[in-house]
Amino acid sequence: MAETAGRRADAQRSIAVILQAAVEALSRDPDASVSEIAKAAGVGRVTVYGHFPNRADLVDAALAHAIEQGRSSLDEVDLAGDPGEALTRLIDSSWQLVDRSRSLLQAAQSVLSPDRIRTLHAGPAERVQKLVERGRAEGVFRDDLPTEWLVGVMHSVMHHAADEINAARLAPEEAGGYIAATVLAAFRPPGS
Amino acid sequence: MAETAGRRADAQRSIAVILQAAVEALSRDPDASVSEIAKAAGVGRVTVYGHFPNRADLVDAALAHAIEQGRSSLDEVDLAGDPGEALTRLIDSSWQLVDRSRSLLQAAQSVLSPDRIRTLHAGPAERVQKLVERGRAEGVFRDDLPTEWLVGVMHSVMHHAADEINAARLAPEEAGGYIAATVLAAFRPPGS
DNA sequence: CCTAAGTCGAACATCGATGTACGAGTTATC
DNA sequence: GATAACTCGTACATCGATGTTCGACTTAGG
Repeated sequence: MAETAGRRADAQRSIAVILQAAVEALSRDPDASVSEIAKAAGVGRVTVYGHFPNRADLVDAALAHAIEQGRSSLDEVDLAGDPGEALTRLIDSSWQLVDRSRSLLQAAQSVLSPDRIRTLHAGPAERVQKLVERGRAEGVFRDDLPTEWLVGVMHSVMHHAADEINAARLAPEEAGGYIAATVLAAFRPPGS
Repeated sequence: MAETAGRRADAQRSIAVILQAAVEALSRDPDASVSEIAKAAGVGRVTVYGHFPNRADLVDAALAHAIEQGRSSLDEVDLAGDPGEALTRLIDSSWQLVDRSRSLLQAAQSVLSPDRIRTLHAGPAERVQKLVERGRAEGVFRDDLPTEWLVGVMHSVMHHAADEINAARLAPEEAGGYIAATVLAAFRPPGS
């Protein structure tokens, strides 16, 4: 659904504006209704259903859209050089994305299957995974825990930071530093 | 509400069984309805409303009950000796509690205010906080990040482990070791 | 300029959950 | 054993959200 293939120009525009509105609305409130999203998009509720068969598919498309948008920002990160420094750079730019769309993710979790969400995240996750494996091969990162676990921990720490900011217990400027300091320490080999 | 004070004996029994059923039902499904909880408790739905004014109050009481139950289990942990080893012991016994009631927590998050949840968790959190501060004073734990942040990270890693187990990507037996290894590394002072 | 595609709002059917009301039956407790 | 507390089921009112249908209007695109 929502294939922009043969659709007319104004239909494509509608789909784009709906998608964008869905991302923004769900990023504010994970329980945003279709009505609210339609209103935010400046579009009738029926129009939304004209492009997306149901709410779940809309949330799916919104998450995919947000991830796709984030990808370009992640592509600019220099992953060469010392794995530790590269990871720091990667964290700096990806953590903000996580923060922004954390509510959107929650929306997805309550409507989409875990497998589906995992599939949607495959792209970004693989990027981190590769870097971790390289750092591991160079002896900079620890070797006694699975890479999937380490990647997950990084994710989890970022989510925690987002929660803390959201609760006004952490200043947004400091988050990046905290996360990097924590994750790098967690990734370091046991004996050092 | 649900004060067991002057209530009759059978009423107290009802409240107890409802509370227990609520904890179990919400631990399976965070969106469990009042009907489901009542059925699980072997009690009429109206009876539930006779003791708890609304669903939110019931969830609140259920979370409080679960935390109180966990407290006794946490009380047995020996927090003396090397902070690192004490933390390992504390993680081992508390992480399972987090796992079991992770769905319940999600239920609470969608119905209770963040402040309220924080208040309910004050007891267990303080326990960890104290230990971290001691380890910090002894130079075993890092000093360059706020204790609240460190405690939060530990929480966050445990939640992540629970998610992984729940998704069948992590064996329950290994979780404890993974968590301890990760958290201890994250807590170690930067230069070592 | 003609037609098909798209949009609109309003209305409708459905659904599940919440919370309340009632009346009759049970059971604790004094 | 009498009374007040408790429980039960059923029924009801309400609510909000979902998804569909309809008919009229607008607009893109050959």
